[in-house]
Amino acid sequence: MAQGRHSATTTRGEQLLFLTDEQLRQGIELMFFAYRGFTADPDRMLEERGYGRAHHRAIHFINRRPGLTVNELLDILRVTKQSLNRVLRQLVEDRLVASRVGREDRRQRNLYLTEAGRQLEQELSAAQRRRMRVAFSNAGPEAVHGFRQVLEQMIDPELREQVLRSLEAARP
Amino acid sequence: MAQGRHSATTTRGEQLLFLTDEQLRQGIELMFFAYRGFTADPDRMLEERGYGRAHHRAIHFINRRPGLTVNELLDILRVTKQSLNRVLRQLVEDRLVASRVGREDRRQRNLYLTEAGRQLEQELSAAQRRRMRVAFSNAGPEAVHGFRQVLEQMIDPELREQVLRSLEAARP
DNA sequence: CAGTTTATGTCAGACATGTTGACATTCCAA
DNA sequence: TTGGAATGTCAACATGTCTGACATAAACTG
Repeated sequence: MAQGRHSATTTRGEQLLFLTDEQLRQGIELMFFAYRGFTADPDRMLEERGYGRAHHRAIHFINRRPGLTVNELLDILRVTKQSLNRVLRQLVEDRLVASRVGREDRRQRNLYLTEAGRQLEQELSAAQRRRMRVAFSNAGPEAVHGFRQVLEQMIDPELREQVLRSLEAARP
Repeated sequence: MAQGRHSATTTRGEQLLFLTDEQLRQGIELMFFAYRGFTADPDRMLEERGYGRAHHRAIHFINRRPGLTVNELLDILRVTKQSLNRVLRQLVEDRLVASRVGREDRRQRNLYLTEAGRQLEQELSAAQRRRMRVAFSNAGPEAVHGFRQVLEQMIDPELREQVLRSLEAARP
């Protein structure tokens, strides 16, 4: 599978974009390494409290959409309700999340951050935003625009609309 | 923490970049959703064989740098050697990876993909490259450039040099 | 309106993958 | 040549995912 600058199957359009296998593979690796950096700061802070990324994700989205139901959170996170439930149970026990029976539909549970929950969210988010801010600043506005465009295109097409709507709909 | 379009702490430079907390948070969520899309295809294919992302990562980097040692792979993946060892043991048992005693230093093990390993790597990588290619194509060359710049900046500064070198050094 | 089905959420057990600790082998330097 | 350092392996435990079984509330249906 040794190959030169452009593989035999590369089309003209892809050449203009430098979409050789090699370029694509570099994009793949960059995604891997960048995501590790992206999660590094919160990971450290969470570990001190005995939490993991799953807790962070729950806290993040509950903060973004206070009062959302377990089912709505499941739809965002795409994990099983059993998996989410364990995380939520801990957060509720630790008084970071409040779970209130739904007013209209009493099967539902509306989720809110407590004051302590908001506090932790702030700490986690501040670290992550700091890194994102530095990355954005160093890369410049054009790059930020490109970053967004590529990442949007990387989302599953069936989910893209939902995700982009949810990005806007936060903190309604 | 209710706040308007620009928080009180937003500086002028950040406004020019739209680096409000809200914009940063949207970047954070985009990163989360995009990474899930990024891993979706390989995840499905791996599951059929009873493997996980850990196997994929090992296969990917062994393919990129045939003959690398366990220690070198550890340095890339940043997991414990015990964790990596379990994954490698399975891959060697399943005849996807060959582990040869080092010629100079017999403590080391040099890792290679077998023909079957290369076959699986091709399948996994083809799916991931397809998604990356579509994303890059739809976003356009400028966007791809920006994507790279931002992602590079998101990597831990201490690791950035090493990572960028390793991107280039692959398939030497 | 009684009985059944559907929706939402919880609890229990299994597997994958991360961790730390103990150990065997090999290399190297005093 | 011997003791420490480097490399890799094996074992036990923690976390977070999954599937399955269940409880409760709402919605449907005859």
